[in-house]
Amino acid sequence: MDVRAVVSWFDDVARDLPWRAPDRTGWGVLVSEVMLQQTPVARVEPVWLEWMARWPVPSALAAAGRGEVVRAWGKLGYPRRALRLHEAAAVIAESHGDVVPSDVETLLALPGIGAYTARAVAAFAYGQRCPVVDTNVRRVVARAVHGSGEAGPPSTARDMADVERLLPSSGAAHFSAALMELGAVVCTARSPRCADCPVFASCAWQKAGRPAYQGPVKAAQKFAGTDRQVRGLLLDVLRGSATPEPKSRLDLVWADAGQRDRCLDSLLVDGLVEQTEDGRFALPGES
DNA sequence: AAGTCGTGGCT
DNA sequence: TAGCCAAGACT
Repeated sequence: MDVRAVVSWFDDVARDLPWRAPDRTGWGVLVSEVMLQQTPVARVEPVWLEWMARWPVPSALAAAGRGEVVRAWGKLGYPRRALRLHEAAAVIAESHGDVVPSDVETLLALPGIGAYTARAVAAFAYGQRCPVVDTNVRRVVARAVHGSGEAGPPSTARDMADVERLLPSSGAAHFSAALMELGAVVCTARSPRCADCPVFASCAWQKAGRPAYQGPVKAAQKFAGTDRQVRGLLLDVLRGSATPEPKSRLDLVWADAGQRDRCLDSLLVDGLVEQTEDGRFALPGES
């Protein structure tokens, strides 16, 4: 892997995303990374800007109610992330002096922060040298280094070891950002733009003649008809309502009563929804 | 360790 | 059009 080629390409064409600004904070980076989990940049950007204006430090978010936070999360998807971020903010405010931790171990202990996000924050907010491995990086390494069309099933330990070997002794965080950008805009899952690739000449996949992926096929995950869809429909009603809604209103979103009730119950268990004393339903803390 | 958890744009 | 995919975490 030609580190310098990737970095100079990045310096040339990097998108100027707000969480990459020179005056970025650990908090801003952390919020962006959580929002970006499984969610496209274009959808995250406006919400991130709102959050930073409204809750510029962890203690500010921690002081907000769960319902406000879930509503402000909007339609980013996977709303349990919002609750975990809220919890993480409380821990940071109470136990870390309102400063986002800079070491991976401490970050990993926060709710909603896993192997990727912990290292992304350590690297991008604090310049630490650690392997930052997301789906983009896994794909770039699979192609450019291993000569495979796609990354195989994820293995955190092996994937991180792969990337660790590529990290330069200085500028590792910057290189990691460049590697991710490369996967996001050039070395994409479908129709990679190889003509624009800074490592085209040394790419193992190119040299091998771009063989088709041979590994195990990951089962496509369904959405239509799943609990995930029904939970989304239920929550969307409550996000759009300023006052608690009777169950009869929620019953309109899905025909299957059994599935509907199961999903409503799971939302209550998750803490994304609460029931008022008179039996209506609302986002938490809005009775 | 395979399943679960939202949402919407793109091809 | 119907699937594929997007900076994963948690159980």
